[in-house]
Amino acid sequence: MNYTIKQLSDLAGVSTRTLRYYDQIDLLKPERINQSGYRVYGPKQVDLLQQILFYRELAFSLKEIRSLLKSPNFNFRDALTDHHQKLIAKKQHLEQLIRTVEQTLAAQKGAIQMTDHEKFDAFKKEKLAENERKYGREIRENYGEKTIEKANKQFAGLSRADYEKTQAIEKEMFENLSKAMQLNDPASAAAQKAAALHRQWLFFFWPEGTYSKEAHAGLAQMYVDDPRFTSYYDTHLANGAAKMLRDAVNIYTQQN
Amino acid sequence: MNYTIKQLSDLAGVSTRTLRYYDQIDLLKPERINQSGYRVYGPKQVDLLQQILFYRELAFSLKEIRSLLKSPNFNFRDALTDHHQKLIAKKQHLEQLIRTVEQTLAAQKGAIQMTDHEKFDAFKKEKLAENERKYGREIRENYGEKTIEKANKQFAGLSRADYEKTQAIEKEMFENLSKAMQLNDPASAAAQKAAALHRQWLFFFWPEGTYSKEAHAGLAQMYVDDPRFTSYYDTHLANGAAKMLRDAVNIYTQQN
DNA sequence: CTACCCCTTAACGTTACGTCAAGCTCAAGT
DNA sequence: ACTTGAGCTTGACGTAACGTTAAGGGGTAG
Repeated sequence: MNYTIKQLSDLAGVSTRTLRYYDQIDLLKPERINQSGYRVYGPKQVDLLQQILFYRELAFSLKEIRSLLKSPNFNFRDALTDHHQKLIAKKQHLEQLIRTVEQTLAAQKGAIQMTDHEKFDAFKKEKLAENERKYGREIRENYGEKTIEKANKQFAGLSRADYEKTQAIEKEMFENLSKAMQLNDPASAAAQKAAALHRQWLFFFWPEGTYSKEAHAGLAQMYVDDPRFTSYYDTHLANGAAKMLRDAVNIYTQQN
Repeated sequence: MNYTIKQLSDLAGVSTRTLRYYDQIDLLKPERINQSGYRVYGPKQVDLLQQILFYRELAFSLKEIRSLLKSPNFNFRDALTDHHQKLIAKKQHLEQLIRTVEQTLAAQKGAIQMTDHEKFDAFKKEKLAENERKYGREIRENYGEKTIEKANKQFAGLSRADYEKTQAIEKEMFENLSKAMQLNDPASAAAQKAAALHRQWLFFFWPEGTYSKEAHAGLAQMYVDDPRFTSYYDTHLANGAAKMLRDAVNIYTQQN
């Protein structure tokens, strides 16, 4: 039995474009081309297409399918196992994403309930005062009066949306830092992510143009040297959190 | 503070290509272009980029991000909720895929243990005989002696890999049929999937060129009319399975 | 003055097709 | 025989989000 492209496409439930594409990429060539230039498919091609669609269902890429079908010693099981790993990895990534979105959503909801504008303003001011109390002197010493004034102004000027972003960033940073501490590796992906998030976080609080790799690394060192900083990080996670962050930031600023 | 493209890219941890691309698609334009044609970014752009990257982390598409940031009444919560739904759907799809792969893998493993070539041959012959016993007469009546002979020959000629494929297809078909029965809807996606898989399955057993929508629908009717067919499907799933398959195939053949 | 780094635009490559567009072929009805 | 309409062909653009050359101008430090 021979089929035209349309007949085969109807049979298999794919578009003619798909069949032409498969021809083009050497995945499924027609048996022959007739005098009018029409593609003619035979039973072998029907079988092959069947197999192709089977693999496609399993979300193999066409390139992978081509390899599988063309290599004479196609190792179905290894390919499947490998494929399985990839799918699992994808799923885990998706789950992480979903968690992050849910957290952001939860933070958002909490904020919405806090409709009282005054409350929010007060909260910001409180944070600012706290910040001032805690780190004011250090920052002042390092960057001077003007810088700290500008920083305070910037924090006071944060919109509610921005404020929530800082919270989300800080939260994610803590999560990555936590993972890094389990791995006990400041060069791990999680640790580096934490360092990157920490930088992002700083951008919200440092006056424009203040950021530099040196300042970042310096601040991280301060986290270890000053017990007030240290305790902030260590009590939020576990002992050694400040050190881990410092080490991660050191690697981060050297590499980027 | 102003930044060149490289400075901003270092600051934010993205490539310069990315920034040029964002310029190109109107997502993030530089503050101005200087005399030499260089892009110059200011603090506003730094903030914007920060936001863009925040959304990007959550796997929003750039198009969505643009909408979010450009629309004055950007509803962050609705967007997040919507986005959350999509991610969940994706995850469920992935999970289904993973299950299918695992089943195929399991079937594959079972087959591998059956290394005895004779055994496999015997098994095929047994199936063939069973098939012959069960449905021989009906198929003979409908399609004639030659057809049934060719069908038997085709089944006997199945490679082990092909045989395993038929098993996998049949299994997946049963799963979809099961879901369709829970929904009690022969037009549902699951039911139509089952019908499509059933067609795929037939291609392995029917002689070349035998398939037609009419034959397919006819066979499905036979599944209901003949108690031996009916029991095969009903005992593998639940009472009414044969009817569900028939209805699904009817809709399927009419629509495709 | 010359390295050398940074900047620009242009354009191809990636994945798996969908969607025209222009033009040739085939089967059927008048 | 001729027309019509369906089916076939190749070619080429569009999609997402950049990575990667390539060719050529700008800026600065030795």
